[in-house]
Amino acid sequence: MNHPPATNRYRDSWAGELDATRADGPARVSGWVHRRRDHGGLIFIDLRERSGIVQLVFHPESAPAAHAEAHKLRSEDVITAAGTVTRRAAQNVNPNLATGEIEIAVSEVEILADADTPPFPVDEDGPVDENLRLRHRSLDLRRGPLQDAIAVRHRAIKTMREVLDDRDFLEIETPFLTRSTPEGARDFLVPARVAGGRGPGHFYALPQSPQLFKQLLMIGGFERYYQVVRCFRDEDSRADRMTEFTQLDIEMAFVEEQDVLETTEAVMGAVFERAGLEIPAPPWPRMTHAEVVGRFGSDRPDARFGLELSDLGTALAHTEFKVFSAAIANGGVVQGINAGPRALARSDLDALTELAKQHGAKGLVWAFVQDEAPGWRSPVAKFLSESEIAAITKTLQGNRGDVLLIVADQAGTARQALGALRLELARRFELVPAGAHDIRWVVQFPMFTYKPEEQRWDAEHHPFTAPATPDGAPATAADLDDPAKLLSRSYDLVLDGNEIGGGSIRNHRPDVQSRIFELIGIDESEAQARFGFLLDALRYGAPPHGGIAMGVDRIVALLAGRENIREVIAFPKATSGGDPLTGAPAPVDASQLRELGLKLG
RNA sequence: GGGGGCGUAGCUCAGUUGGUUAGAGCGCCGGCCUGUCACGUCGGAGGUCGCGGGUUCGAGUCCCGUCGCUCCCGCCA
Repeated sequence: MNHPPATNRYRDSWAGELDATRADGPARVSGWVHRRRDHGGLIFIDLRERSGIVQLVFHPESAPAAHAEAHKLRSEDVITAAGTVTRRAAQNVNPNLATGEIEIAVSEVEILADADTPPFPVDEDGPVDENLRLRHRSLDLRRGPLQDAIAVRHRAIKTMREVLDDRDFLEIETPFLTRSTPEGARDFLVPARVAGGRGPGHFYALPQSPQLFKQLLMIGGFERYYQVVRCFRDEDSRADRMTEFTQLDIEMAFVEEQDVLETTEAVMGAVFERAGLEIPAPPWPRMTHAEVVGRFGSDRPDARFGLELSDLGTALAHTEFKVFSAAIANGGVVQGINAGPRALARSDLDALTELAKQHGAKGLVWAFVQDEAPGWRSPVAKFLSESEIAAITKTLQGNRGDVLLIVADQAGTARQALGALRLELARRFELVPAGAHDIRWVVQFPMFTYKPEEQRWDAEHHPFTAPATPDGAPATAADLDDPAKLLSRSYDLVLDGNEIGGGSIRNHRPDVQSRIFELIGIDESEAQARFGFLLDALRYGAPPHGGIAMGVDRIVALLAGRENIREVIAFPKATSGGDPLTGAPAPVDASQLRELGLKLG
């Protein structure tokens, strides 16, 4: 609290900021009873409010009425106390308390509100069942961790706004009640009582992102837009994602990739710096999607430790071991990582195999490198020639005692499994150096992925992303005739293996945009029906434009050192999507449904 | 939709091979205590072992089902 409190009947001082300069002077403070230590004679109360804690002392002789009142105080009662700031005797100083050199000798106390005994301790930060915390969120919010996290969040968002404001960005609001946009996730739908006179049975959708609106703002000539905005996706939650979440949404006109990346680096560099996170100065490294997937088995690489993937196709070109030869013959790959000299028991290897299977692999081959023939201790050593074993060991740079882990499968599956194994090994053996951070851009994602079950191409990012040729140059409508090879002008920002933002240069030419819709199976009439308002706008002179969306919740969680975004959101949902605090989602009255023209199915 | 973990006092947890009256610490209530700051000390109250069913002479413990929370896969930037 770096400003003086309003002087009123409740307080003239912040409790956490009193110090010896105020000694012998009066002070009036208000807050919650943090702890009480009743000595029969003397009573000590730790008073807590947002600025911190101060010790109140009640003397039975000098202030008998206040002392009698203090007898009644219990945890979390709300009080106002007035008295004299007193310097503590040397042996009574509490070095663990910011205000530990002083205390307030209370002459008057008023109980403003009695508190029931709290359902969990508010005066300590220990673990408590999360559902209970969510149900009593106002109590949980009083505790240190959430007080801190919410403040970190505020400072991060404030920094974002400051940097963008300095660069002439305008913060512009976009609608929440809108039409379903094709981000790929399930929409939250809001039934409309009146929808443009069209009557019941029509729905709004809550935005998955303001994507189309920010593009319209670019076409509308604002050139530099941002918004700290809530987005909604009706999909299952995880530790790093929730049905509603906050993003920093940015869009710029007359720009190329470099401009968006530089802007983002300026914003996020300032955020990290102000939060005290030691991140290298920009520009941050850029790697293509093809490279990171090949090396780390993930499009959000954690490069703070090794264990990179290697392809073993060359070493196994003529192998007769069916598990490997069949995978290669089926268009797949054999890839491996060197886990290093790890003491892994059979049960550990079984657990790693299970992890690989969970990520779609059919199995996991493990081998301990040894000096004696055949060079490996492994269940599959007898199926491989000594020269194959030697070639694999060399490719993976194996030394005696190293554990080699190998997966044979379709490329995507093998990489995902090895990528997951890599992270699990890093966790288990603490391979990430303490305090180390890694930030990098992943660029040039594939433009399309083929969906065999639907026999069509789908946009990897979203359909408004501009395509690029295989060498990364902007693609024309004609280049779209060969979709498999196309890359996109997209980019993700990855911090310590977490995707914290992503965006792209968009299509500003209607011919390219129409061709993309055609490719992903949206015909002209459907495109017109769903995004006609954007296609129309593109015809009237759209500037080249692009932007990015940063995941505020994830970023703040990383800044605050929390494993879960619910720890940096004041009122989060549970994993189920429900809200234990309000009980939402909840039934509504039949009359409300009637007004909407809806019936329960 | 699928897999793993958890659910015992207000909180955090323990609970052996199925066996007497289900325990601990903290908190809570009461007594004592004038320098504590995780105050101390003495005493006390407090239990639908998530819920339902089953096996058994006997279930917190074993079986089946179900609900909630959580982590992961799918899904989702």
